[in-house]
Formats: sequence, structure tokens, C-alpha cells
Amino acid sequence: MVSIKEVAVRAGVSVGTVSNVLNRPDVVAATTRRKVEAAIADLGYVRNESARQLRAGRSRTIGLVVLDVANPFFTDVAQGVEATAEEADAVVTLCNSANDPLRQSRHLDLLAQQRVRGVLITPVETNDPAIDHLVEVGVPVVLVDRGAEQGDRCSVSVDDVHGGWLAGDHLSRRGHRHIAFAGGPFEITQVRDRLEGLRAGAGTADVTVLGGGGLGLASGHVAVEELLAMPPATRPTALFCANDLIALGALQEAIISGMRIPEDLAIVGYDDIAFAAAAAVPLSSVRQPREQLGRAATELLLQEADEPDSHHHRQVVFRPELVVRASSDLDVAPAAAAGA
Amino acid sequence: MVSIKEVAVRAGVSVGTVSNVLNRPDVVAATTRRKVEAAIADLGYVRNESARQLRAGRSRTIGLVVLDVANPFFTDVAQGVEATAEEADAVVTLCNSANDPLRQSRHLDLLAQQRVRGVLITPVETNDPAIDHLVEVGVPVVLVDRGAEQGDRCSVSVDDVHGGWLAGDHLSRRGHRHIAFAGGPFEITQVRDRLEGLRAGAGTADVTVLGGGGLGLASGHVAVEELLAMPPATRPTALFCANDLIALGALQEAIISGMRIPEDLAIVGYDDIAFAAAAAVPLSSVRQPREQLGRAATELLLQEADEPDSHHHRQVVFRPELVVRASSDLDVAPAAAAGA
DNA sequence: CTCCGATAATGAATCGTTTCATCACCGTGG
DNA sequence: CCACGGTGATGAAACGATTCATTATCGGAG
Repeated sequence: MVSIKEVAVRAGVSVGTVSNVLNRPDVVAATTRRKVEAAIADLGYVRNESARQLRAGRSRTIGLVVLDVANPFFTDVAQGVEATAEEADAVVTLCNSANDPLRQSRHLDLLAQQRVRGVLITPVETNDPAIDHLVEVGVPVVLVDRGAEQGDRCSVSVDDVHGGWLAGDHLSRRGHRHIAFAGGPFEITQVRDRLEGLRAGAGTADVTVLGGGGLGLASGHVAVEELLAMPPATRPTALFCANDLIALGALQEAIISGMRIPEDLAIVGYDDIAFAAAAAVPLSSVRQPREQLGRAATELLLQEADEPDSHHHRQVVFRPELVVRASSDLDVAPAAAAGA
Repeated sequence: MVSIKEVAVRAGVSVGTVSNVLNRPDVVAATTRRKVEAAIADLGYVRNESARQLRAGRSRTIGLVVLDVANPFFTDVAQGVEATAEEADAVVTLCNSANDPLRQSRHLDLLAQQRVRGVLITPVETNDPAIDHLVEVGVPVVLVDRGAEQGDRCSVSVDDVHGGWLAGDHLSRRGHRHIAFAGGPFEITQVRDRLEGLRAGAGTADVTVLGGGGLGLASGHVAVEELLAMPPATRPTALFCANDLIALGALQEAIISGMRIPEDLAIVGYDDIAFAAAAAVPLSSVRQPREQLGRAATELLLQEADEPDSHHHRQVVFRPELVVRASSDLDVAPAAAAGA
């Protein structure tokens, strides 16, 4: 593999000059510059990023560690991150912790070894020593979709209590007096907050917690089965799910069981992933500004990386918004609701 | 940030010894080793990967360039890649070309600068000069989900003609004499092959091409609308879609229009993404071995990277398999079909 | 007592780039 | 004719780790 030295020989100049052509073309004379450029093209020279980075002391890549690459929510966040990074001439390394604390630590160690400019992370465990270590050695860390408890780092999150409230308010206004909630486990802050918000928004309506306590399609199946096992008189008429996967599972089970949506059961999900609008009955959902989440997090990160002195940590909280579709509202024409 | 030199000073040994502790612990005396390890822990020393890599001449990361991170198909492939890479102590950088040739070239340049061990790519343009350049300078490249025309590189793909055949055979055996196909554009090899296979498998049944020619949910809507506009007597009774997104769109539109699935219209998709099994009517689909695709590609890549001499390029082709669910078969009980 | 082999540790060279102090050259003004 | 400012190019140092030839130390055999 050809190095700057060989380019220098070929062009009949010194390595310093080649470097100047690469980094400060204006300080080198036009004829020399052309000679060097020709040599670069002839030899097919490609910069060695490790050497640059070693010399510079810092890299151009930022690490993004997500809970689950297969979840559309995170790929959308990632797109926001990448767009912003690209504008700042940075590169993103996408890592998947797959909900496993060990994998998370491993990825963080690797990123530290790469001397990344900074790390964006949706942590499995907030108090992972690997995170603290990064912060100690001065690598900027921004928490994504998780508020920072301590004020010693930045975070970007969405107000889940408000999101739950929107769903509760919507359903109680539509006349529902008994609302079910599906999702878990309750160790996850997001789940707790969404339920809390639902209770607040539901006002005087009853709230019942259902479902096995997972976050996948299966939890939705279980929740609807439990619902059907209840006597019709006391059965909830609406179901709010902690995310869209659960809601889609519930929707499927309900349709199979012959329920009419939303007449027999109104359903509201959370996240508003692309598949929500495309469900058999388009799904009402609480939308999180996913790409914006990624953009904001990246901006905070780059700001901290570039100007560590003037930087002060911020906890940015976005407001979610309710998207009403046919699964919770008779008046929304299915066809129209499907658009988007 | 602390370097190996400071660790050496702290432990009262030379840098060479510290390096030995890190890389060949067996050649250093136990007491010395412990001193060094203590110094490392005290100082919170973290290896500098750029320096290692500069010295070693090659890196431990492999690049994976996909067409669309938001497509579950690719995240599943990525999981297979990452699993295999992890076993070989390699790291994966996931890049999204988003179907844009420019973005693809940019990513490839960046990967070349990082001196990656190799590149896995589902190319937007197969004859991107950036790909050829990588091959020229000796960076292993494996084509994913795309067969290599030239024998000068490895590829891993799925037999799309056979996949289409499976769908055609299945539907014609079920008695369908008129089958519709939705998907496009036909510049994409996969789409052409799937249609060709369908025709072969359908035998004497008629095949009609429908749909705007995209690969998203909307194409499914359009296809069903076109179907409904046809006189019932000549209307196809089955629909085969080039991927699951189209099929899910078609399913939704059909249900909204009051059609019974599969009695009025049988639907078969392609890819078998997780949402296929979870649709309102569980979707029959041609399953591609996504994770295995990723695993196989990574193995080929690592083999070429590790032993470039003994390596000979291979074009691996997987066989897809048909998963029959309720959307194309009355006899499959919805509940059972939903499992998985 | 000396010499030998084995075991441990050392220190310098090296990877490819950037940076910066230095130098060469040239034309101009005094 | 000399000094000088300015433009361009140079070459060596530095970044942090690895590697390998070299050296130091020690126990045991002759």
C-alpha cells in the first residue's frame, strides 16, 4: 500500500510538501501542486487515517450504541445522527448492545480504544462503569432517550409522562371509562413514565395493567387474551400500549378474535414507527421525534467535543405528539389515515 | 490521556515490558506483570488503537455497507455479520448508502482510509469505481445479496428465481389460474428474477404485472386498487409481491376494501420479515436466510483477509424457502401461523 | 571459579502523517 | 552591490504502540 513518501519521491518533492497539498493547498505553488496531484492519481494513494489520527490525537468518528438495531425506532434515530455527523465531517460507528450489559461494555471499551470523538448511547445500564470511565478520561458522552440523573453529562430524551398523558386524555375524551395498559417490565423508566402519564390523563377513568410485561408482539397477544377473559361488563374498552410492537400484536389478536377496532376496543400505541400507519387498522400512536432526537444528541456531542471549555451539560427533553388514526377514532377515515 | 510510557514509568519498567504484559503475558515474570497491571489500573490506561493499527499495518474493523438501515432485512443481515465478526475478534462499522451512489462512494473512501480488513457491500451500483479501487489495492470485498458477475470477487446471494418459483408453484397448486405480480423497478435484478421464477412456477396459470413499480407499502395499495378495477371474471385470485413491504400494503388495502384473505385474494410476500408473521392476516412469504447470509459473507471475507494466497473467490448462492401462513392458505389456522 | 544456557528486561527502530522551525531563492529598494 | 522581505519547499521531531536484536542476571554444571 502506497504511502505519502512514495508520492513525494514520484513527484520529486518532500513529504512535507505532499502533506501541504493535502491539507493546505493554498500554501503550495500551483505547478508543484499539480505535480503532486498527478503523482497521487498515478499511484492511487489513499490517506492512512490511523497515522493522521495518531498524530492528531483525536479521531473523526463518533460511536452510537443502541439497544436494538432491529427496532425501527433506533434506526430512525441513527439516521438523524448520521445526517448531523456528516455535516460536521464526522463518521458514525453504529454498535448494537442488544440489551446485553456485557456487549455494551465491550463496545464502549472498543470505542475508547479507538479514541472516538464522543459516544452517543441508549444505555442498558445507566451506571455502567465503562460509561463513567469515558467521562473521566474526557470523552464526551450523551445519553439518548434517557434523561441524565446527574448533571455531569448531556442527555436527550422525550417526555414519556406527557406521552402517556396524551393517550389518556385522548381516550377519556372519547368516552372511555375503563382503559387497559400493556407493557413492561417496570424497571424500565420509560414504561413507568408512560403508565404514570396515562393515569394522569385518564382522569376519573379506571386503569388496568395487563400483559406479560414484555415489549414485543407477544405481549400484545397476551394482553388481548386477558382482556377477552374478563366479563364484558367490566372489560376495558380501550388499550394503551408501551410501544407499537405490543400494539400491533394486540391489534392482530383482536382482529383474529373477531373484535371490531375501534368499536369494541380502541388501541393506542407508542413510537409511531412506519408500520403503525400501515397496519390493517391504521394505528393511533404517540410519536417521538426520532430523527430530531438523533440530531440534537449529535449536536450536543460535537459541541462538547469541539469546545470542552465553553460547554455546559444540558438535558434536552422533547415533547411527544399524538397521531390519531382509525384504531382509536371512528371518525378518521381509514384510507386518509393510512397516508403518511 | 495516559500512554504506555507513563505506565512504564509508574511501574518502573520499560515500555517494551508493558507491551509484553499486554500482548504476551507469558514471557514476563509474574511479579513484574503484577506491578505493570497495577500501574495500568491506577492510571486507567486505555490502549490506543490507532497506534497499534499504524504499526500493525492492518485494522480489526470490517465495513458493512447496506442499502437501507431502516429495512429489517438488512438489520438482520447485519446481526449475522456482527456475530461472526465478534467470534473473530473483529469490529463492524455499519454504513448506510441509502440507495445513493454518492453516499456509497463516500463511505467506501472513508473505509479505505481506515485501512479496514475488508468490506461487505450490497451495492447501489455494482460497477462503482470505488469498489474496483478497493479490490485493486488488495482490500477484500464481498458482495452481499448480489451475485458477482466477474469471478474476481466473492459474493453471497439468494436464488431469487427459485424464490419466485416457490411462490408460483404454491399458488398454482392451490388452484389459482390467474396470478398477479407487484413490484419494481425492473432494473433491479432481484425483481426481474423473482418475476421470472413466478412465471416458471405458475405453469399454465396467467401472470399479470401490477403496481406502480416501487418497493414500498404504497406499491401494495396501488396494486390492489388496480386489481379491484378489473372485472371480477378476469380478476387474478392471487398476488405475489416482490417484498413484504409491498405485501403488507396490499394486505391492508384489501382488508379495507372488504376482501377476505385468502378466500378472495391469496397473498404471498418475499423476505419474511418479522412483521410478516404479525400481520392482521399472517403473511405467507419466501424466507431468505438473512442472518446466514451475513455469516457466510463475513466468513468469506475473513478467510480472504487472513489467507489471501490460499483464497479463491467463491459465489455462494442460498436457497430461499417458502413459509406458508394464512394469507395464502385456508387450512393454516391463523393462531398457529402467527407463532414464530 | 568459570562458563553456559535460560530467563527477563531493555531500548531503538519502525509504521505514516502532520507540524514547525529552518533554509533557499528571487526580486526589489536603497 | 548588498540587504531584506516574502514565497515555497525542506527535513526532522513527534504521536503511541510493537518488535526484535541485544544485554543483564542467575542457577547450575563442569
